[in-house]
Amino acid sequence: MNSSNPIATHPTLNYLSKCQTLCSLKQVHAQMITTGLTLHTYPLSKLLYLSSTLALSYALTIFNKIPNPTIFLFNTLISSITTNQKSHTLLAFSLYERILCNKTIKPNSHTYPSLFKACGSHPWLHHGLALHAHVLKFLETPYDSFVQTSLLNFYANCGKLLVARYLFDQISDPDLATWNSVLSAYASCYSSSYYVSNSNVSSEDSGLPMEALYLFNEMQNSLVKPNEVTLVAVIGACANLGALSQGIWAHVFVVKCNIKLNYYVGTALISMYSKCGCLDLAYQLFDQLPERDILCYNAMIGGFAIHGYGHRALELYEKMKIQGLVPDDVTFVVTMCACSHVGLVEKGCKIFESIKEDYGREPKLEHYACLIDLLGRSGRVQEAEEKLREMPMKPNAILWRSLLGAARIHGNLEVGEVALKQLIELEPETSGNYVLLSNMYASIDRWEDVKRVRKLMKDHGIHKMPGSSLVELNGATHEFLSGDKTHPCTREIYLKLEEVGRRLQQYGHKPRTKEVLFDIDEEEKEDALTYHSERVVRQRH
DNA sequence: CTAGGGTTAG
Repeated sequence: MNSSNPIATHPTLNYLSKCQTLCSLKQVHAQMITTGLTLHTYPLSKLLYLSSTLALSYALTIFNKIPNPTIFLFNTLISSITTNQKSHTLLAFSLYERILCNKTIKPNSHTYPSLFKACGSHPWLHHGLALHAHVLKFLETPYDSFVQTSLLNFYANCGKLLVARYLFDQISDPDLATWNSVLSAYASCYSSSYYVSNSNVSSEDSGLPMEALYLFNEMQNSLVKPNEVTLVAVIGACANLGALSQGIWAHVFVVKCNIKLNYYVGTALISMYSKCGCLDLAYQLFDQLPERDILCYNAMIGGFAIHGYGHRALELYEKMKIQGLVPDDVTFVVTMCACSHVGLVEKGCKIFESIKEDYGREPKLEHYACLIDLLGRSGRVQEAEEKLREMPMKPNAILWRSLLGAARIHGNLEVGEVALKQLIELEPETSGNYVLLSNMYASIDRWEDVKRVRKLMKDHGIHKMPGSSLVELNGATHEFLSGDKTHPCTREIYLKLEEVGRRLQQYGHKPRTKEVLFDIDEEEKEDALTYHSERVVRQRH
């Protein structure tokens, strides 16, 4: 803003930016009316933005009294709602509708990014398609990078990764945010069921996160410098590949390029190390983080949980509460998961109850999923089924599958058959469901039933994809790593790791084990490039 | 003068 502009530099605006409560905001608002500031778009937009964060209804009252709101003001209010008031998506769309009905104004490139963001999840996904049509209708090409990126993200969120990729390939000079978007889209697609059902995409298990690594390589050949967000995606891709060596490489990259080890990066690294089988490295990192938020704790508790250290997970859960951090939805998930894996059924049930009793929150679907897993795994299959039927929301396939799994382990055919029936209704094309039941029959020598299930599967036209090993991973590993000039042969990686340790010490972090941060045994050092990624990924099959 | 990207489990 030009400093000579008397409106933009009006002293009242200083007061406005300092308002923390609705009460003080109202005082400043009154002053703005008497000084005539409310007749101008810029101060009005400031007022609208702030008031919508403090009291949305007040913001709407102000907005509705504006005689002819400009597109600028509409955009301000819409974006404020989509970023600060995520539960009011409908309101954002009704404002957009008012833009469309208004003959004197037209949506512009500032209107769409926040609306696409609001379409990021159910039940708004299909609205994005209409918005895309509107972009074609109202905006001139070429679209600016904000519009392009938000569009790309929308398609990625819908699972239409190929569309997102197509859009990305149309962009000649992607900026940092655009790179980050496409990288995170590929990085987090690790579940094969997620994209096989959307067809066209490679059914190879490791395909998508691997693509993120290729793209990262490509990004490094461009002039755009990776930042924290980029590395979160890259580390996440490594985690989902179970590719420890690339993960370590990314960690080295963080240190070498002075990427800030913020909560996000820290959490991604903790989770990567624990998913790649290196719980000790995960814990070292966790321990050395100068500060930890709830997500760091979640990742670490989750790490203990999947490695079967239920008690350590619970210890950390208690420690976290003592630190004054409030558990979130994921905390409950991972902590209950920890209980489930070591058979601490009562403790797990207690945590489930505490969601409502201690924190006054309604348990969500995923919490019921944990509860059912907890009961089912421990053999209380009947009880698990009851809970599943009692829960206030409609159970999804994951829940029925969990019950089916429990029924299989504990030989409860009756429940198993019920669960399968539900599953086939929900997911008629997923081979795994049939296989689970068929294995259950096989385990008790009911071969006729095995045959019957296999036939049922055949009748539905379902084929079981054979499991594939990750032969390609090693070639790709090499390519990925050699894309960087500091060619990281195994030996070099570990030299660098020691450097990481020293650097961290310089920053005042004290590694727990001696002077070397990463203490990995000789055999693993020898063959780290292939050994870990193969072993870890194989374990996941 | 307004706008876009990241973390957790299943």
